[in-house]
Amino acid sequence: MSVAIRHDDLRKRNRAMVIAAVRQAQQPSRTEIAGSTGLSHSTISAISSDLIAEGILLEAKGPEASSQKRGRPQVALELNPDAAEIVTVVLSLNFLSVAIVDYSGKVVSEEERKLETLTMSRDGLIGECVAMVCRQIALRKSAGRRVMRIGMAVQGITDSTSRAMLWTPITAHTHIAFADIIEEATGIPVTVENDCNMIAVALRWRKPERYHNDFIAVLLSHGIGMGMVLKGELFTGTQSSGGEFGHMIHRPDGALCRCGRRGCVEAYAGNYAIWRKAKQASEDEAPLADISDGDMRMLADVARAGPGPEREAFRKAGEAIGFGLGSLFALIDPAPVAVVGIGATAFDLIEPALREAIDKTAGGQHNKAISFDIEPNELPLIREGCTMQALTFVDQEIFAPGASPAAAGRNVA
Amino acid sequence: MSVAIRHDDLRKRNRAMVIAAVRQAQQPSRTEIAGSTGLSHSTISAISSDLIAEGILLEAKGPEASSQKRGRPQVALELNPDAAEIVTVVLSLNFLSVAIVDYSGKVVSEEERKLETLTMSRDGLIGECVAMVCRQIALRKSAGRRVMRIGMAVQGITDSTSRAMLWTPITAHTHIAFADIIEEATGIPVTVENDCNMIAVALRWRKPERYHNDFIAVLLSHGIGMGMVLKGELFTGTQSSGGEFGHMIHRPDGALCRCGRRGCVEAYAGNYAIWRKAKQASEDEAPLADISDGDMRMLADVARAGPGPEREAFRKAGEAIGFGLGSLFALIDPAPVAVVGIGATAFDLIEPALREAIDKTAGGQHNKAISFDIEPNELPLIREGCTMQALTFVDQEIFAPGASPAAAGRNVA
DNA sequence: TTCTTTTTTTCGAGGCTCGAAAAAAAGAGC
DNA sequence: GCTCTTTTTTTCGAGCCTCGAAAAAAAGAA
Repeated sequence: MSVAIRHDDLRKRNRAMVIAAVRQAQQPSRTEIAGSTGLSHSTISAISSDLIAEGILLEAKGPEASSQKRGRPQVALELNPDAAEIVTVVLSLNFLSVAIVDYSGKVVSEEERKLETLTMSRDGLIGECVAMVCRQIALRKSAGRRVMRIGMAVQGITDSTSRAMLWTPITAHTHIAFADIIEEATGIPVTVENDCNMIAVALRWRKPERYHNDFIAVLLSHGIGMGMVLKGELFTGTQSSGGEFGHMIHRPDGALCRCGRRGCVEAYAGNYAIWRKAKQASEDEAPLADISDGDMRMLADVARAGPGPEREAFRKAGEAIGFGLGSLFALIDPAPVAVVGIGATAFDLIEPALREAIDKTAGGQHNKAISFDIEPNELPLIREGCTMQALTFVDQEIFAPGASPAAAGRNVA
Repeated sequence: MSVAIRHDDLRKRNRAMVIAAVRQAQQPSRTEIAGSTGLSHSTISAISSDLIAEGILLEAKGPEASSQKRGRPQVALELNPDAAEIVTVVLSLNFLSVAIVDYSGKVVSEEERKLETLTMSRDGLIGECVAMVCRQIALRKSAGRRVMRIGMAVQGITDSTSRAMLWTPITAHTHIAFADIIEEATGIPVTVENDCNMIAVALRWRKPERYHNDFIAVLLSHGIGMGMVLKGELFTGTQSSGGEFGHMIHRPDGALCRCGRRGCVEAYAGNYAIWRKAKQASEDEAPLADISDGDMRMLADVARAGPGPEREAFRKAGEAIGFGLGSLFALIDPAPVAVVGIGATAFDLIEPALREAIDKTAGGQHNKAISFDIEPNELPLIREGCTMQALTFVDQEIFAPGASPAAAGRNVA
């Protein structure tokens, strides 16, 4: 059963709602906030004057667009960039990136680095992450700023409490409790999230008109990842980050997957699987560790040039993704799909077989209604999602403590 | 964005919470309610005295168990059975059942009937349902009782707003707007739900210690159904009741399914699929319309007696369910499973292949932790879930209304 | 300079929850 | 049988919160 609502939670929740309204709209007036939240003008007035006094909001004094309208002009409110800063950490194959972002969402400092994640020792990998984070925080500390939260996105499976990376394709080391480790080193709260989930979060901020309550982001790269928003909430597993679309079974006892099992969607649609098929190697052959984006583009060009094993490899990939999405749609019903990553550049080769496969599934009845959006570059999305996730955390937990708007209105028997 | 919380919503929510606490615990005292809800004693006292005055709760004056304890004895509160009545309607293959249930959950009247659902006309089917519901309501009206809500459970796919049956295996007719039709005939609000979802709801009320936040109910009968609770909430699709586990793809382009497509889990694990395989018929052969429970039990006995096509058929079923669950677990992580329906009586024949298959999937790493519970009889569960769903609706929407402050309730006191 | 119009703030009313204290209702002890 | 102790339940005032109405503020229009 859901927890009772205390009297003082009311203010906290409504504070959180006002902050959320300001973050969502850019520079809304008090009247607009009253409209979008449904609270009365008096309440918005009281809350926003509190928030301004606390240095969380500002009255925007930008160059007035001289509204041309009669009456007292609206005063735009905006997030105070100096109210807080957060850190984003993105760890993926052979790559680490850390950025400092201010409260309004602007990147104020960043650092990137190539790493040999596959061959590094456990301590080496952890050390690099911690060092880069500490370096960046030290920079900001010397500038007199306070970092309030660290959001980390990793390729791989994280636990459902967002504390640890459980498994990843980027290194053989497992169960790395990044949250504990980085908190220990910095004293700042940390969450660890799956990269595809952060892509989904980013898409919602970026294109709310398309990605609103229900949608799917599929990452096509060396492996296959997925982030999903259902009924307005980021979908996660019961024990882990979940949504391991790439490891749904496409063909029982089929092709060898990077995870060691057989027949996963990824074993047909991951870069290594397409490469393996195109080179006419056996499905039992061990997957390559990495294939450059350039090589994949070249392979796609060959496939486009004419029929042959290359084209067939992309077709097989489309088939696997199509049947996988079909099974997924049997569970959740069809939803808009964003195709993200290098694989998106070859989506023209993948789509026909994909749609043909979906047509053969329960989701097929709405095949025409299913639309695919293409976004080749995943890294900016991961960063952006990570940023928004961390900032929303600050919004809700630090400036409006105790409230949990996600649980609002839910009370299922 | 979530809607703002108004000041008067506070009381309404806390009223709903108190009612829920009383329904969950049997006969809790005010002190116990304060403990379980986290509200203060004064608040509980105020709310419960309101609810008693309104005739929703009663002070239980049962034969005191003479608590043996010092101090003022606790006064148990209970739901007033006369506060309301609800109707449950269960429509499945060749069978219709209607029951009247009082506010405390006790069945006060029921009626069942065999129907030839497969061959009936659309209007005939609708007419039978409406007639039986109206007959039962008329009975209660003459007894001076007021029915406040009707909950209907149907085999098949319902829409996500719980208004209509979209598709069903029990008749060729589709898109029957049962909610509108029955509301029109009775003037009482109706919801239409998927039967397996109601099984999940029932399991949570029946065994909360096992089925709490995350679990799955799989119905093995002529077709394969599923109800799922994730993070404490009943899982539904974005547009329909969702969770069509039976129509996830087990083998692309494989055996012919009742739905007309190929390779669905159901095409290997539904009664008709097991039967077809056991009789060594082609996988392309059209599914039988119905197979009696007796025939299925006999088939299972033959399979138990020794190796042969019968045993192999059950093995194939286990394999299909296992790979299907494996794919599902890739998305949501492993969770407790309840196996419901006639297929549960043959679970000994199914389980080995099922576990072997799961072992080959992403869910396999926790294979030993996955536990299966057996419940052969689905009908009582469907009724019970339907009952609790409807009663909870009454609890939340009628006695603790969310939006309309003009509602009569409190002024009557 | 004086209306209009629109936004924002102020102010009092009405509710809600909470903690503390009081009242109620039993058993325990003599 | 009477008084003490313990536990549950109710009462009461304090402190918040939201809301509507009215007032104040800040512009353009006349």
